[in-house]
Amino acid sequence: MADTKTIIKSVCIDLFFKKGYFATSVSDIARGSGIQKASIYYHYASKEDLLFHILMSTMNDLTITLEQRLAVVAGVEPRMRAAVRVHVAFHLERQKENFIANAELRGLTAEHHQTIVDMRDQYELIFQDLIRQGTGEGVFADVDVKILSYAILTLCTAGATWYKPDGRLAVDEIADIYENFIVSGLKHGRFDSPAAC
Amino acid sequence: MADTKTIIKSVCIDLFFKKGYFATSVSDIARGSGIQKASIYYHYASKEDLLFHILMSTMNDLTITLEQRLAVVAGVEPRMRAAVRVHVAFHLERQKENFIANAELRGLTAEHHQTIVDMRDQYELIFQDLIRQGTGEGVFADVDVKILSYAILTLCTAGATWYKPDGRLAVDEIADIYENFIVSGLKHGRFDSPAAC
DNA sequence: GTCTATAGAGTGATAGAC
DNA sequence: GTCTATCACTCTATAGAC
Repeated sequence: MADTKTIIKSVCIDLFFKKGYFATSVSDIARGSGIQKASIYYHYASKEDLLFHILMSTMNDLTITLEQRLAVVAGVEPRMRAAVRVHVAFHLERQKENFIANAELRGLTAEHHQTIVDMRDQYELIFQDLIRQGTGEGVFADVDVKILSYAILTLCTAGATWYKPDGRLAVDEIADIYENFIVSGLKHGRFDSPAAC
Repeated sequence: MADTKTIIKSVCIDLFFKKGYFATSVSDIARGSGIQKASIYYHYASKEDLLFHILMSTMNDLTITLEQRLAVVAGVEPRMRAAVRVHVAFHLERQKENFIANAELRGLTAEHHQTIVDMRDQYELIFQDLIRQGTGEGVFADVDVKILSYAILTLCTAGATWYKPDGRLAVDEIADIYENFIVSGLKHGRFDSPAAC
């Protein structure tokens, strides 16, 4: 776990989070890793390759975590609540990687960019299916599926921007707030909704 | 309006939006403006100075637009609805500048960074006061003011990331969706809320 | 697997002519 | 106000020794 390749990647996550991908030089990464910059290229083909590795493993882990959770929850509202909690918790617990995954897509080559966008689209589809199912069953109001799925995801993702690990609220408390805010919006988020008060 | 200084700034907005601040070179800006890069420095002190000008005018216009709107709306719920609409509309109509304002803060010097963050804090305070007033009057549930204000603002701001001017929905329709989603979340966004169904 | 050395190109910014 | 020319530096990436 403490092999050079892993150290380089973890130093990268810190630096890309703090300074941004383009503002981070390979020299910075080498200095942080305690090696010479030429040695980086033994482990990774390029700086972009490093970024791609970080984004791939983050997206992979995110999708797997959500799928594993949803495999053991039944009913559309509990499933949506569980999905929101997983999304929030993952983004807060792996704040740096998730921040990078949302801010630094432009650093990727065209093919790598497409790969990550495809993975994100697949992930969003899980939420869109849940919304569609919920409106179909009358549990949620008849909301716009695309806009609401973006809304839910960006809302939870935004936590990775301002969250401070030793701040006022714990991850679980933040998840509570988001979960209730979102489900309320889904249930009552229309003037003409039959579910509205 | 078509003077060189204005052209340079507008080319910058396009390039910073498309490629990002660090990935945009002064040569790129000069090429886009149809002048030599040395000429840029007659109008602006540095590349960072250009970024700062863009962010300052965006934040200024945003705050003024909101204040002017709220000056003619009474009642906490109508004021919150109006505030959300102004925020959404401004971010969609001036998508590029707002995207930059949220993505490129790290490109600023320490002092300039502080200036923009202070302006944003002042702006957020307007929303936080509205939430506090609403919970005080019993119009909104007893929600967490800080988290909810971040939630409302990032939600609406996110539109600047995915919005396409000639997409499926018009600005007003998107504002409708957000307005109702947010007000529902504010009213019912707690299990133990007296306002909940 | 890590090093030193360096290639080759591009960077932000300035000097001074016109 | 815009130009050409250039400074001084940094960048990503590679070659080749050990």
